[in-house]
Amino acid sequence: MTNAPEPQPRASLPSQYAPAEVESARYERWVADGRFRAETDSDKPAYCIVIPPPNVTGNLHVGHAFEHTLIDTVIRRKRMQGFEALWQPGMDHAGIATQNVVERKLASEGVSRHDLGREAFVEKVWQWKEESGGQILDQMKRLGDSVDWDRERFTMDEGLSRAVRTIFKRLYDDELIYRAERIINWCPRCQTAISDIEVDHSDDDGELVSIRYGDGENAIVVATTRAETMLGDTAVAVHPGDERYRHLVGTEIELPLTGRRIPIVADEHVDPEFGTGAVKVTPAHDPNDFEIGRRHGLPSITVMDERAVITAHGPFLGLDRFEARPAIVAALREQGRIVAEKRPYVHAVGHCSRCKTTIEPRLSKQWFVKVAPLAKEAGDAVRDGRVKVSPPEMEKRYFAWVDNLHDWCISRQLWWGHRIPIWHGPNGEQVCLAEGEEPPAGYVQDPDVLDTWFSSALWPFSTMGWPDETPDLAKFYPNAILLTGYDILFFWVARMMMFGLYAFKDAEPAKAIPFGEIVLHGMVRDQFGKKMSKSFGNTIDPIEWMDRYGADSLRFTLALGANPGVDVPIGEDWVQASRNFCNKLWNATRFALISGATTEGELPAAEGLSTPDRWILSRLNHTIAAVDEFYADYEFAKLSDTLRHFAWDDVCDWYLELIKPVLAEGGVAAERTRRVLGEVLETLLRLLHPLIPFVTEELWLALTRGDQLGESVMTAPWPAPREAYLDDVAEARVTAIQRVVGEIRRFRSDQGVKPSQRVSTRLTGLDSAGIGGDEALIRALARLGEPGDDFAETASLAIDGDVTVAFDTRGTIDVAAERARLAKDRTAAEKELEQCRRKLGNEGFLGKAPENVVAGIREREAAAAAAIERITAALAALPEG
RNA sequence: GCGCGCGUAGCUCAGUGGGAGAGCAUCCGCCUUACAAGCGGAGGGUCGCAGGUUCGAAACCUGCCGCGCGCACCA
Repeated sequence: MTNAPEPQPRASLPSQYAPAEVESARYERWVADGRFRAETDSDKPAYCIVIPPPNVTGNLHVGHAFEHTLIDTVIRRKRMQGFEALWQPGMDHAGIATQNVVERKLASEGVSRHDLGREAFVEKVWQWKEESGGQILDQMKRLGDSVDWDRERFTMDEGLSRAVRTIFKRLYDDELIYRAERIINWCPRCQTAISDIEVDHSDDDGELVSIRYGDGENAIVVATTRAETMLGDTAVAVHPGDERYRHLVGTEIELPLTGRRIPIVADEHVDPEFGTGAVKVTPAHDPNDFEIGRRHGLPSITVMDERAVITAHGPFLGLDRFEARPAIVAALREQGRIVAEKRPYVHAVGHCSRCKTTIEPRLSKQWFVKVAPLAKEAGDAVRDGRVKVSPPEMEKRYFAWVDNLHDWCISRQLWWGHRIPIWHGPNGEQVCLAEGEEPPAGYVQDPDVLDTWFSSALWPFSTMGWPDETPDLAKFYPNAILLTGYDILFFWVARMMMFGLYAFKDAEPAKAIPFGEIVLHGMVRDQFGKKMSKSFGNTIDPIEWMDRYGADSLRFTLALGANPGVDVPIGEDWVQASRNFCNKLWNATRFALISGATTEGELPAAEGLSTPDRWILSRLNHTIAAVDEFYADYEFAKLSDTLRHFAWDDVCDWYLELIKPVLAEGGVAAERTRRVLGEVLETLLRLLHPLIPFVTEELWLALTRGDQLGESVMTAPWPAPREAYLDDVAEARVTAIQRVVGEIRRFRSDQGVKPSQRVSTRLTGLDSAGIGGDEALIRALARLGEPGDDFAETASLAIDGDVTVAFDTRGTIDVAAERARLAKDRTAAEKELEQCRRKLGNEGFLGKAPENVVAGIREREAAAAAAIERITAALAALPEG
């Protein structure tokens, strides 16, 4: 296939896991073996997720790492479950960002894009993309993303571009795309229009200046934060019900500095409570003013160019908007027209989300999508359950957006992107051409390109060959889920919904949605729950952490924090803990291998197995069932924690310790246990594989000898719970053993007995506690010695009324420590008793609480009373001082 | 301004009507031959505040305080 290096099979494992030694070779092997490939003609049911396309200029940040971990986990499990699982990779062309990158590069060579011309510039961008773009793709490999690389797509590919042109034409013909002169968000630095959601608002320090317009009785005072726009004022507006100004409505006043005369109009939009209740109206530079202007037939006077430099004739001509502002205020002050000034005046200011430049509302001719009918469909698809939102609380946000959409400005004054398929005729005609059609002579194509999200919105099906009816679409569409951040809900999820529903509106219902479920995750935050930001200096580099701790550690940490729809904090301590967990697994497997664990042959029936074997198999099967349930709700944190708990606490801390004596004993019992041990570990590795693919593959191959057979845990079946191995009796028994061992360990620790010291003891009452046959196990785990002929009891420990442990501590009993321990236990028991008695003395409780609850409290009361009696006796039996 | 969410151990978070939990951090003791990236043990919380519903509230309701987020407006 390829010449990917062959990872070396391991005869034995070193005592520490070294991720760096296995990860990259393992990934290349997976790719070489075609493990990630999805076959269109497969008989298996399809399960497809398209990658939320990353930006071609981007690098893998921890947010990607988080999202990809979750998607990869889902995809790997589905693959193991027997689905033809496709994770579709690719990138979007990021119009503004990419053009910026290439323009900056050119600028450093002293060249502008205009020097090159459109065609040559676009050629340069493609060249840049080939040489430097898409670094994120290699970084995804570090993470272990099991995407089908043979299907990589880019929004500017010919096929995807055809999808863009096709849907544009359809929308245009359906009159859902139109061109209009409107106030749009203009970035004077990027020199393009941007959509509402590409504007970030922040509360900034500004100024509020009150200016007197007109003179004498007709004077009226307006307040503004943008004095420079007054050059373009074409009216002053007041509220129609405002008595103060009623007599002025319909009159004209002189606009200072310009000599122009402007009318005073009455408009409902004006808030009479704010400021003086009078507003200057600049229709060409403010969206609200534009609306007022429309209602009153006012002219729009543009006073700035596309770089936000003043174009109005006069002394301010050529000044930047921020230079013009103080200059104009100064000029007005000179005329005595400034009646009040407030600085700083904090108000919301929009910034370009790409370059942070202050947005300039600008009157210009742009292309828009008429979203109302599309958004209605997008809302309805969720409302009527065709598309599910997970977690469901997020629906509200979705509806709030989709039900209140403004039309979407889709034209961008850029060169990099999909050029709008409209040709303009010499007399203002416009025609939208279908594929293969030639424009009439003399027509020129619209110079603008489309918003990048216009093409991203098609991603769920353009990647599969739409508008052709391809086998891929037949097999994999609609996508099973779209998994992405809640912050992206509006950026492309809603748009994918709108376009997906529109493009497939005539398809059969099962095909008419882009995905069955929208799964939303939170944002990655730092270890204190703070938002990560470069200025705050709390960002982390996922690559660096993978270098240090391995990809699995990063993945597991992120998965452990992934509560649905909730932000996930991450810190280095936690990645370290995950690294430790991987190492724990490593060593558990190492122990298994040393102990001769096997995965070959039938698993013995439960009846023939020891208590620990039956217990761990029961726990394993409960764990499988729990994990499956958590997956159904995308509860990654809970399923990860469940698996960690099972692996570390049940398997490593208890099971392995419980079977050591059995293995040492040898014989048939040991043989059965070796088989169970192999089964438990092998299943655990399969369960963990979607979360931590690298270490599990390494260990699974070592454990199953699968490396010699060309196998992979990736294609091993996902575990199914086996009810025959659920065993309440064994679980109760081990719980009792754990209780006894725990109490003995506490006694030892309180007494300062060294872990290495075998304390001579005599155990009684194990039979009545139901663990009569388990004395040897208890002795091993609690490190107890057999009582000799000279056994002399120096201390006694009563556990839960049944079991008594008599210790011969050879006179070294620490009476004070023991008294303190017993006193503490008695206090706890007394508190418990008091609580129980209070409830049982309450007639309301006895009368209304369910029987089983009352019975439970009675049991607890009895247990507490017995404990107090026992402890009191033990205290009395202690020697003095 | 409208809406949503959150407030539980030092930190980060689970826990949605019946004995306050986890991981990390802290303290004590251990190299007990899978693992010191480990093992055993321990300490630590009036569950934001105040009312209410209930036999019973961390959980349900109301109000308040604090924090975060989204949307709109901000002349």
